[in-house]
Formats: sequence, structure tokens, C-alpha cells
Amino acid sequence: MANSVWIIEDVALYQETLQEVINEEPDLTCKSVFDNWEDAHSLLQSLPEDAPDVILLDIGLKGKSGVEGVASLKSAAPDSRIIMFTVYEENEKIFEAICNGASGYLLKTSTGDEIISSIKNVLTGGGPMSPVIAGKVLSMFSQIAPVRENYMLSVREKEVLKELVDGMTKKEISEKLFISYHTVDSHIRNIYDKLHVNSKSEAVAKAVKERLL
Amino acid sequence: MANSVWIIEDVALYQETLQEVINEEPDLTCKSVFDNWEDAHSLLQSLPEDAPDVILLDIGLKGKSGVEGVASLKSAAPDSRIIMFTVYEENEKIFEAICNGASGYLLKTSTGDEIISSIKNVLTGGGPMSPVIAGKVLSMFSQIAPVRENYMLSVREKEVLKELVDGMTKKEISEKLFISYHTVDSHIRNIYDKLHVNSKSEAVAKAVKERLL
DNA sequence: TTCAGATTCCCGTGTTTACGGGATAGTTTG
DNA sequence: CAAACTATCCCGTAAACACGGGAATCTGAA
Repeated sequence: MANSVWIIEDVALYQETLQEVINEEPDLTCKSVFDNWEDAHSLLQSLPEDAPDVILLDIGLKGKSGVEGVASLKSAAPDSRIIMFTVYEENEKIFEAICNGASGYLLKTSTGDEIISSIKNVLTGGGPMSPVIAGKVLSMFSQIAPVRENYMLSVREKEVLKELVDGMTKKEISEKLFISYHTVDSHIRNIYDKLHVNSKSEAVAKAVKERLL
Repeated sequence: MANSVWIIEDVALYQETLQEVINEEPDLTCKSVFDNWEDAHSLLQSLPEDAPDVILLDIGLKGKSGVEGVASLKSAAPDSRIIMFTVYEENEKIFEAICNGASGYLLKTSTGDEIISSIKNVLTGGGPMSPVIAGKVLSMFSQIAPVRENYMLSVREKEVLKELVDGMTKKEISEKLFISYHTVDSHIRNIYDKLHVNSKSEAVAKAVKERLL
């Protein structure tokens, strides 16, 4: 049986063209087209079994942004795979959409063929992205995960640092680890030395940012 | 002028085939082939101006793993773009390679055409990935991505929080923002309320973890 | 126009931190 | 074995912090 596709797009021209392109494909059908995701969402809630395999979602809709729609549609139809379809290239939008569970991200400059192959691709567990987007995703990734420097923290120091990150005071840590306040203080001083900081918050910021735990 | 490509690959068969495919392309040339990244790295260090535009790097080399090579090659030739070339699909390898600065990630099942278009792609700032990889990258992303709650921080509060994350004291913040110590104190109290914390480090940890800036 | 929120400012008190000094005991390692 | 490192403990002080009280503007929405 052909896989079902929904289109959520508020530009009439795009709606038609997309639907035609998809329906020309023997193993894809597109019966439902929406111009806002709220409608799609309510339909999904009343008839969850009609959830499509793939949803093409325009990110730049009038009214409520498409990005918000991702999470909402995902919760109503967790098994439908969502491909964002957009003119935007801003990191923030891409990031949000992906975090909300989008499975692919295409630019509107994509050709019909590209769109079709992306749809098929997403059905087999792939994550189709326009190359430009893919590049941005990669660079975001390396931003998120900075070079993990080795500060040579001892096991005990890491334990203490972990508690610091969890917001514990020195006193609380000393109680939790069954050591004296002074010992904790001493460990923290050594941590400061090794991380080149001089306050709890700096240590915490560095630990979280650089994933030292 | 044709763009230069290096191949780092320890299977002779792949070496040859790859080189041929690339050299058939009019605007690509591959003159250098290595079977380990250390050699490539030392060549880059002695002749940095010979750095290629693109490096195809096999991840599963004998001896030192290709993943380590990424960082090393990147530091010797920051402007060369590295495409990982591999049979591995493990999340951890992909993750590491990307974090270390790889610009693309291809499976060895890729066809010659795909490889060529990926090379061209990476030259224009894209991030070519096999669809399977792209899918994994996206799912890794949404795993990492925290639920971004909206704590309704005001503009000013965000400014103050940002400084906190940078390790500033209340006094320093007051001087930087040209407001009194008491005002900063007041903002911080409101931030604590909204974030449901009661210390600087907790606020910092939450801000960094949940990317509130 | 009232009312909520944001932004600004102030006092005081008890707690916590940062850091200057130390010391002792156990482990690993060249 | 001695040096280096780790983990533990102690004192004291000045600074920074958390939080209890306030209060005066200003802005924008109901």
C-alpha cells in the first residue's frame, strides 16, 4: 500500500504543486492538505488512526509558527515523521525544529525529485536534510560539544564537582560524602586550580559547558 | 583551478578506486593518498600551504583510530574540510568525529557519484551525510536537547543571568550594567524565584543545561 | 484608569565562600 | 626509598551571598 503524506502549507501555489508531485509517485499518496497545523492537529486527535506516515510542515506559517506545530503534531501522532519545509535558514529555527522531533529539514529551493526522495528516505529511518542545513547542524553539534580538555581531576574531585553542579553547598557535600567541611573546601580549591576558576558558579558553568562529568 | 582532495585510507582497493573516481572529475584532483593520518599530518605541518581543500578520511584505520585523526588534521589544516568515510554506524564514533570537526560523514556503501557530489557539496559549505547517518545525527540531537521550558525571564533578568554564567559577582555585574548592587540583588532574587533555585550555582547550572541564554 | 510587571533602589543579618595559612596519612611510581 | 600525588583534616578573615524586610518609577495591558 502507498504511504500517506500530509501537507501543511499556507501558500496555495506550493500546496498544489507539492500535492501533484507526490501523487505522481505510485507508492505515495497525498489526500490531505492543510494551511495551518492546528487543523491537522485536531483531525489527528479525533482520528488518530488516520495519522499519515509523513507530514510536510511549512515552518513559516501565518499565525502560530510551524516550529510550535512540530511538538504538537508529534504528540498527537508520535509515529508520523515530520519533514520541515521552509525558506528559513536560521540556526535557531533549525535547532528548535529538530529538538522538537522533526525528522528532516528541507529548503523550499529543493526540487520535486529531492522532495520525493526525502519522503522515501524518511520512511526508511533516514534524516533527509538539504546540504546547507546539514552543514549547519554539524556546526551546531560541534558548538554544543566543545573540545573536551583534560583537567586531570581526581575521582574524588569529580564527585565533589558533580555535587556542586547539583547546587549543593560545601556543608551539604561534606554531609553527603561523610567528610569534613574542610576536606570539601580543600577539594574545591584544587578543582578551582585545575579548572582555572575562582568561584563555585564558574566551576559549575565550566563543568556543564564542557561536560566534565 | 581544480580543488584538491587527499585520501587517507588503508585498504589499497579503496585507495585506487577513490582516486580514480575523483580524478575523472574535471574540477577535482587527487594527488596524495595516505594509508594513515599521521603521515598526512606531518606533511601538513611541514608544508601547510599544500593543505588540500578536502580530506577523505577513513575512520577505521589500523593503529590509531581515524577519529583521533580528525582533531589532529583539523588543527594542522583548519581550512581543509574533512569527510569521514567509514563502515561504522555507531553513534559514538559519529558523535566524536563530528565534535572533532568533521564536515561530512559518508558510509562506504556510497556510490562514486555520491562521493563526488559530497565533495563538491562540502566545498560550498554543506555537510554531506549518508541519510542513515543524518537520521542518527538528528536523533542524537533531540536526545541531547533538553526540554526548553519557558521561565518567563524578563530581558533584564536574562542579561543578569548571562553575567552570572560568565562567573561575575553581583558587584561586578552592577558595575558592568551601571546599576546598583541592590538592583542586581533584586534581579537575581527574581531569577531564583522563576527558576526555582536558591543559589548562584544552581541558577548557572540550570541556565547552561537548559540553554536559557 | 487601575493594576500587574519590570526595573530601579535601600537596610540588615546570618550564612557561605574564597583563600591565606597550615598538617597528617596513604598510594603510586619512578 | 623518596618524591609526587591524593585524600583527609584544621584555623581565621574578609568578601560575597541569600533573604527577610521594604519602596519608587515606569510601561503596557485590561
